[in-house]
Amino acid sequence: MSGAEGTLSQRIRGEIEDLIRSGAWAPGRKVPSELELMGQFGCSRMTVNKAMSALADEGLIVRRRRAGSFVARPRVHSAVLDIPDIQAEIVARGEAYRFDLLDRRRREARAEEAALAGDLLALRGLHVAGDRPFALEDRLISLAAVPEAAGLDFADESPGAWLLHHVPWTEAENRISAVGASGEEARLLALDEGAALLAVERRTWRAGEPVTWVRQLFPGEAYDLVARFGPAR
Amino acid sequence: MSGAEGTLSQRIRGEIEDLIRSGAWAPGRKVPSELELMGQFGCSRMTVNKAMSALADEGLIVRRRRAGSFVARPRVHSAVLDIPDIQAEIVARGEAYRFDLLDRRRREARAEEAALAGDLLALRGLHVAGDRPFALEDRLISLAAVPEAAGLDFADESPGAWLLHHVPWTEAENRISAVGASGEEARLLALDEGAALLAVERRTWRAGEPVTWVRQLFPGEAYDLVARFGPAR
DNA sequence: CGCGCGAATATGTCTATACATATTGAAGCC
DNA sequence: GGCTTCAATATGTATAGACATATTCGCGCG
Repeated sequence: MSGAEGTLSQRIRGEIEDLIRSGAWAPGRKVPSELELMGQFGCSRMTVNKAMSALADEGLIVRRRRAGSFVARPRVHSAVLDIPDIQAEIVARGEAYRFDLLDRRRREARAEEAALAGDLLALRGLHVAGDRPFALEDRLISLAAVPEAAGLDFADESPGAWLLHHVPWTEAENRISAVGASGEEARLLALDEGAALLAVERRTWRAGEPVTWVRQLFPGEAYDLVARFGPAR
Repeated sequence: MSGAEGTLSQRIRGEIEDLIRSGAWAPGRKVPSELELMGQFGCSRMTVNKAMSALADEGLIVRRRRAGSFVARPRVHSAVLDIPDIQAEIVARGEAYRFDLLDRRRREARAEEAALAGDLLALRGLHVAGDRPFALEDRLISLAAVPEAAGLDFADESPGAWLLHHVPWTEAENRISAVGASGEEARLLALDEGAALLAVERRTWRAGEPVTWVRQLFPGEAYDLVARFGPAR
């Protein structure tokens, strides 16, 4: 457990957090009032309040005026998801990484591509680990947002890595689903047609302006996304 | 934009947050000092400090003594993932929800089930939206951690909902992948064999003790998980 | 018995002040 | 010039007091 942090308000917060996370204080249980804690820790109410506000922000307790504070019932509705940086992941496993650019063209955005508008760079490429295909990537880059991209051929660096290093984004949305491989997709990934693929679709914006859309297809059995919720802070 | 909340410190926080999220203040840019903001908003330093601390906790700014506060560079590697509460999701869409228990047995944990040990309750059931199968669920519950579960038949309430309301958990891990449907799975979900399924595998613990393991299979084309990083709060 | 009203309680927020601490920048010295 | 030293700055934390506000409890009245 972690109840012994630096500052006093952190210590108060940590001790209560431990009691809750360990299950010693069950959901619904009343948490001592600020005045009680103030006496218990020998400090001012503001210090206790800071700890309690933080716990409330975190969603660990629920506070109601006059009634008091109570241990919250956990909600399963969200967790932190690690989004893969494909190149870093492959290199970390000690395999050779390569990005093969399969197709590169400039075109106008189509009506159904609600996410992007205007001049686009459309790319298709394959992330290769060792000499095994690892992911198939289709990407659109808005040339209005990233004019520099027009002059690049992405031979060495994958478009994802280049964008990450050159274009700061402010918002991103990831959509995860499962799809069956089309004939073409199966061929490129060296799988059978109809094989289950994990599809990660991501759109990013900068200051509200769309920057890029990408869809990555991973062989389903070979790849896991892991999301955690827990004591890690 | 959202800069006009209730309290003053929330307003300060909101205004700065908007400036950052809109991109008007680029990553790396200096944020005004607490003294400047204090003048600008006509309030005490503590009030400004509360807003700034919250922004720092959120990861939107980085603070360094003497140097000042700066807009943080966004990290790509994680996002908040919404984990589906299946029942709530179906009801929210206005469809009738039903959980059909298909199988229920007690047995010992097998060696390969590293996550759980001892006496288990093994359940299989189908989440049904309207009269369409929505997800197939296999679940193991540790009777050491949740002895009350032994006496339940989960006819009305799904095991997931029951556990959520009765057993507080402290840690959870979600693993997401894509698999092809087996014959049995395809039959239960009314799909063709080999159809792509989105598999969500979740394990939860309470105070380090394993509570439950569950694997939910969703028809891939019909279901999306969405993860966001950005202005949604 | 039920209803309304006021008092007590716990949280919510803000102020003004104080002292601690890390870091920077400039002055002074060899 | 390069080094140390010292003061200025900005954040980090804590205090005591004040007023606001929501909610609950109990009392008295019809």
